[in-house]
Amino acid sequence: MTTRSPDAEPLLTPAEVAALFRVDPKTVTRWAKAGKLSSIRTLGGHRRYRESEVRALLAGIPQQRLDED
Amino acid sequence: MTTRSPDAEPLLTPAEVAALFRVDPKTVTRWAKAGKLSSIRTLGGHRRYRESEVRALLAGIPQQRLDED
DNA sequence: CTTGAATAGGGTAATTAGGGGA
DNA sequence: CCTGTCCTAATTACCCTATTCA
Repeated sequence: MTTRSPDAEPLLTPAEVAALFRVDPKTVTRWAKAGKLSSIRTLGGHRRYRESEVRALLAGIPQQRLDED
Repeated sequence: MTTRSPDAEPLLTPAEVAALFRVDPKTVTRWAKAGKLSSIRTLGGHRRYRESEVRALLAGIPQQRLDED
């Protein structure tokens, strides 16, 4: 099994998420600010997004908003 | 470098689709509403269209219509 | 440590959504 | 039935500079 995986969730950069939705990276930032998209922050303040959540949103699956910026 | 590219479908904005068909963007919206054209929504509610589907329609290839939205 | 690309901010134009009517 | 236009509100895109990432 995958008992040796230390919670390695695939993360996407703002540019990658923006490319998937065909929007500006700034728009992705606004979604994170509005709590429409969960965001993980680097220690420097940059945002990273969960690939699984982004794909789910692209597929039109409504998600719960647990995170707000 | 290919590990950094999540399969991204080329998407078109309403204005781009409208320009290709030589119609008003509002007309493209009606097509999406009528289910004649599948649409992907941004988190803000704006529509994005699949380039492959648009090109197929431009080429005169009949598409399936799933009545939606 | 140095470099080049990407991101965070903020502020201002341009698109889009939606309804309604021609 | 299908399309183009007018309206308001909301969303998104592009401008800049400083900071962070790889």
